[in-house]
Amino acid sequence: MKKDIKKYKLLNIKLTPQRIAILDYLERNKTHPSVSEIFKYVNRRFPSMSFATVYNTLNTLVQHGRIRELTMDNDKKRFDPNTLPHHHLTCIKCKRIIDVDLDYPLSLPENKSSGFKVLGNHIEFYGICSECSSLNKQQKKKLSEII
Amino acid sequence: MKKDIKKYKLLNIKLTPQRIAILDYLERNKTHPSVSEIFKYVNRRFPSMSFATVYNTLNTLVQHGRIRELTMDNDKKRFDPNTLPHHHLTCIKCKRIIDVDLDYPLSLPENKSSGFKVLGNHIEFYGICSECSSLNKQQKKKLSEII
DNA sequence: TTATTAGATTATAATGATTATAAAATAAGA
DNA sequence: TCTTATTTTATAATCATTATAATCTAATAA
Ligand SMILES: [Mn+2]
Ligand SMILES: [Mn+2]
Ligand SMILES: [Zn+2]
Ligand SMILES: [Zn+2]
Repeated sequence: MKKDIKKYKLLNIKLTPQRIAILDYLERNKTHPSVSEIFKYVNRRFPSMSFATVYNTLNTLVQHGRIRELTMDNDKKRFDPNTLPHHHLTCIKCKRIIDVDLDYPLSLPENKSSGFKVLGNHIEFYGICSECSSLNKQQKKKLSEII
Repeated sequence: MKKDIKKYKLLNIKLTPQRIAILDYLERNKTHPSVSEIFKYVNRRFPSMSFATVYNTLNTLVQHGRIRELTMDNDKKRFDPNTLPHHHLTCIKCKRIIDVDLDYPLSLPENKSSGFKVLGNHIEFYGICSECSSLNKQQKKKLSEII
């Protein structure tokens, strides 16, 4: 209880069980989950929880700078509880997203920024994860199971 | 006519007026437009054109590696006719996306890539464009006009 | 040139993600 | 404990995107 308050109170938003559950899930999770993944999890503990609450909570947390909204997955929003500057590596097949905790000092000269105030950057490495690399074998298995 | 064929024929897809118009628009355009922006434009020349054709064409061109689908804008897909490796600078307010044509050699050591086959990277610089920076004044004007 | 046909376009329905609305519930402070 | 501003919930609405099926046409070859 105290923990929760200590951890979340600074946001100056009401501390509800649903919000605590959502933020707890995000913090114990390194997968950069989507809204439906978050909903699936917290809904197990709060069967009455609405999908709208997950959206509301996530939007509120983003607005308060408590979490970060990722863009790499064009199909749906993904969320990151770590708002410190860091980069990501995405699997182009399954859209798995992992952290890249390396420092890359990137400077963008003013004469190349067309009048923009440059605030930061984010590197998206992309590739194919090990599961998707070895999919040829698995594909056959799964296909044979399905068909 | 010959130009079109020379330009697009290599894709081994049927050369239709709609496809030519869509690709022409993309190539004369540095704004990384969305589907609806593309539709709005080509629909002026092909009033019978369907929204589905724009989606179909864009997906086909992406699949054939002729254009690139961008992810920075979480609200809608944006498209880039330049498939050569380059980076981008996005306005966090209006989502304007401009090119960053600088070479940044970024290496991701194997022991930091969790078994991924790393294929490339893309840097998203972000900031505030000049139009959005000066919005405070404009906002007042527009607000006073509206209210 | 004409006939054939695989592939493209169109109109439209369906889906999926996200946002909006309004009533009921509740956290937080007095 | 009381009050109230916020939040949650249920649900409808909206927006982007994909799927379907009928119609059309670019490309090929006779
Ligand atoms: Mn992360
Ligand atoms: Mn570009
Ligand atoms: Zn994968
Ligand atoms: Zn802007």
